[in-house]
Amino acid sequence: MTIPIEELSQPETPRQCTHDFRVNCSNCRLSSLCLPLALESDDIDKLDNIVQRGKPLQKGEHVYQAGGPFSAVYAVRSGAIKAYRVTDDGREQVTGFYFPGEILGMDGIAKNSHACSARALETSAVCEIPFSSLAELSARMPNLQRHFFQLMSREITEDQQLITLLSKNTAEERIAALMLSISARNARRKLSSTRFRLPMSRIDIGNYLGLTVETVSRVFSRLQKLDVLEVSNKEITINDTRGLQDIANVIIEA
Amino acid sequence: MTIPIEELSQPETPRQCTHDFRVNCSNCRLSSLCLPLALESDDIDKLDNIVQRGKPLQKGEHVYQAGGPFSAVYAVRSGAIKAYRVTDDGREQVTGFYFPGEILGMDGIAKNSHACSARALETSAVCEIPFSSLAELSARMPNLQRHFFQLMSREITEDQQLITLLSKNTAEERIAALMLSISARNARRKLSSTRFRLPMSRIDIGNYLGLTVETVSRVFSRLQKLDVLEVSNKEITINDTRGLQDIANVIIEA
DNA sequence: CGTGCGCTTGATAATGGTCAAGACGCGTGG
DNA sequence: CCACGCGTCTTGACCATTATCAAGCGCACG
Repeated sequence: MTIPIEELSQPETPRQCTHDFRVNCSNCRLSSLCLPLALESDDIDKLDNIVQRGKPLQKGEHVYQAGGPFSAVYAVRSGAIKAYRVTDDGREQVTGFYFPGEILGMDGIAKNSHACSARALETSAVCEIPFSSLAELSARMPNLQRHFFQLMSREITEDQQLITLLSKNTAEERIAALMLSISARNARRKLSSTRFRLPMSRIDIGNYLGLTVETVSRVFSRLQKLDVLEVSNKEITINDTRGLQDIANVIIEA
Repeated sequence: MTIPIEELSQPETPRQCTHDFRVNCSNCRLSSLCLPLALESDDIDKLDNIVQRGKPLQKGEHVYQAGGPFSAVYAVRSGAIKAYRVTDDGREQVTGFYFPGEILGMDGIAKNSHACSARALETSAVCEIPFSSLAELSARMPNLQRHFFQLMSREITEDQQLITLLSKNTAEERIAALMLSISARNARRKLSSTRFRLPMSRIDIGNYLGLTVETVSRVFSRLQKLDVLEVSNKEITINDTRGLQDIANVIIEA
């Protein structure tokens, strides 16, 4: 209970400045979540050779922009990224949040130009994986090909879950489901599933879930009053996971 | 104006019973929309060899069922298919409608089992494309690999468009957008973009768009009163495409 | 010819949006 | 270090869109 939250929620960006080390796919602690999964050590090295690791992105900087040429997909190494599209009438629609170990940018493959934009919610590091090299490599490595197909398919099923959420669930259920999703994804990274800091604003949450900021705020207050959640600005503590699941009315998987 | 609607909307299932002919990918009139796109004639034959063409599905029959083993993706040859998932509390969420030339089933790749179910909205024919063969083939045919990646990516961007629609648009806008989407997809198949028969019920439309049947019905009535649409049961005539676009407030692409 | 499902329309209710005001927090600059 | 100011968050009052409930119509199919 007295463990500092930073230790719980962000050990992948310790103070000693990870990006000074020569990171590569073999020694990356996220490899079990990311593309290298299911690859032999030799093959990991080949994948590693095509991966570009740039300098960290500051909060607000873009990973890529809608309409820009598509050349790569990106793996989040640290921080958090939001993907969003701008509607025809100029409003923003957040289409996803991406955490370390997750891959984004696959929307650009269809038209060879990005369908949405992606920007850092906080200081973040991403690995750039040139798509042409990845395609070439996966033609020669069946496991990689299969895994990449699976990643895209997962993006599809996750989008469909969001569609269902937006179409069928109340404000309470949506927020509860998002909290459980973040919790589960934290657990996958061996972080606390009950205590974490939200990297995104209430505005982004509302935007993602099809709600206004006011509603998001009210729902957080109500959930707090029900004692399932403790909310202190962006710090979230889940007091009653089971209760939250009951409210979400949806089964969340990592 | 006096052309019978059947001729306009369903020439791909003429009375002389298409499925008696030995159809193959080279002579399929949908090849320019479907997987063979961008393949050389030799390669089309190789693709053709792995494609299974079963007997037509009757209305209501399943192409595949959620939870069932994933072994293939499917190309619609005639008719119309709806994909849907059943939520944890037993309600149904329609996630997509698929028309001739379109590919479905890619949701199953992620977990090697289908995440949603798909059933025929009317008598339909589908081509079954075993996924293992397709993966193998695409490792040897870069164009096929690229094209399949593009198809999956397109599924992602379309789902994201639906997310935006559900999250940001009114009932009127959603219905208008769906009508325009069906119209555009008809145009791609060289069918009338202004007169067609909806293969799905009002219930399915509402379910897909996150609305109740009553709201769907009311919106159709209002659009009719505004003279942008004529609705007679499932027959739709678009009288004012531009007006419909203005109402949709969204740019629709085939 | 009857029954039932799908569709339409009306009346009412509720969820969430809009508008408004105030509190809190954070970064900047004095 | 503190004060200021802006942006984010919270809370309240009111309103609108869409859901819910209810009833009736009509076509399709047995």
